[in-house]
Amino acid sequence: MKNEPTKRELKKQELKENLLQAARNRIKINGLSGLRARDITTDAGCSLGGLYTAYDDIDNLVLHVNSITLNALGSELKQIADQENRPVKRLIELARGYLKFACDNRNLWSALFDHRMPEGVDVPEWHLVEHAVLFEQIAMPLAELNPKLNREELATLSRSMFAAVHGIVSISLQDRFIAVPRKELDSQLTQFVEFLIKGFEASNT
Amino acid sequence: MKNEPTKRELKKQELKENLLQAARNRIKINGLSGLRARDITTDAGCSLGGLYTAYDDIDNLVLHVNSITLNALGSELKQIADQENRPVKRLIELARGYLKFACDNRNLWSALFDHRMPEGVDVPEWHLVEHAVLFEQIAMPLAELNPKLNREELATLSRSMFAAVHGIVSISLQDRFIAVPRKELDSQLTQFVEFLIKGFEASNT
DNA sequence: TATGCTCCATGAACAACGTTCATATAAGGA
DNA sequence: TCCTTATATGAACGTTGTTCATGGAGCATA
Repeated sequence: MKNEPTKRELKKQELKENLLQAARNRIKINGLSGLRARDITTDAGCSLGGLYTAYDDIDNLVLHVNSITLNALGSELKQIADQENRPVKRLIELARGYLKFACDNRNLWSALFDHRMPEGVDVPEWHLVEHAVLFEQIAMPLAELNPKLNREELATLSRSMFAAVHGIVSISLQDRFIAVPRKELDSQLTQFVEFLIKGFEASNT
Repeated sequence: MKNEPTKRELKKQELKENLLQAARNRIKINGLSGLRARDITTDAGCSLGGLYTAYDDIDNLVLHVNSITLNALGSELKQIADQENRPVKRLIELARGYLKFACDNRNLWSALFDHRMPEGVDVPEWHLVEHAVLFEQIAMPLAELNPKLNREELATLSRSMFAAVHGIVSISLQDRFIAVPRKELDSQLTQFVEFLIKGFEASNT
């Protein structure tokens, strides 16, 4: 027999969702560094202590916000990949899509990489595996460009390729470096990925 | 006439240096997130308030620690560049040197990119320009590979190339992603830079 | 050396933060 | 309706970075 969700369980679920959306909204507007327990609980309409009945701590809550962001990013990349058959063009559009997502969701995207667990605490497995969406659209077009690659080589290359694109996007959006206009950045990134693919093809004979 | 440094000025200079080294050592051992004003001042042998007579705040002190790190990294990259004449090999060795520096100085290197100014405060100009050491060894070998590039194109490409290498190193060293053994990472990075240069050369005819 | 003035080192105090816990409140079962 | 149990509450706590009144040390002058 399946248990009906009791009134208590419904309340708890609603509280978790309210806190999640409140935290997400705060990060979206003020960035991860502007996130405060008291703001979240005020926005969510619960008491300060309520946060800790729904989530272990703030880090845990942030992990769930990042989970939403990774899912959104994953969907967008998947959609891009599905719209373009030619492997070279597809890789370029994936890179441009990543840049677009980062620009359109600056604070949420930054939180993905800025957030750190407390000293000595590992990122939980369930959240670690969610990062796969960052690589998984890259492997297939790479395989088309070089069918001789085995699964492991593909995984490694996908990872490197994402990391390189991420590095360019990441550095360009940091205050630490002189800003590059969005449009220029887009063409620089495109050019860079083109170079990369050319080199990749050149060494495949 | 030049003024002798008074006893007061000497004391102040010594205090600044003690605090700087104490902070650097704490970051080296515990990481940026483990840095505490009370620990620094205890190590430096001064009172808690003393920190604020020598530096504006902790962020300012961290900037000075990062300054040291950037200088050390700059020297190491320069040395690597001076030891290898062939442009392709030089670019590869620079990338490998960057990886080595990051591994050998994990916490100090992480602090370079993890640290954020308080909300609404910009990174001061004097520290911004210090980041040039990250790119400046890259432009010359690139120019050798393609003498037709103008100054601006070289600057852009150097930046992208550094960002890509940094991305690979950075992602690989984060807890967020599955760790790759140092040795494997080194060869993956080498292979990646080779691809990149091949593509770069291929589009230069 | 002695004296008066000007610094600055000091650490208690403060505000802001995440987290906890005794207590009040609401939900579920008899 | 009443008793038990689970949950919500916000005052209180420990730990931050930063400030500030105060005492003491350095410096110019006599």
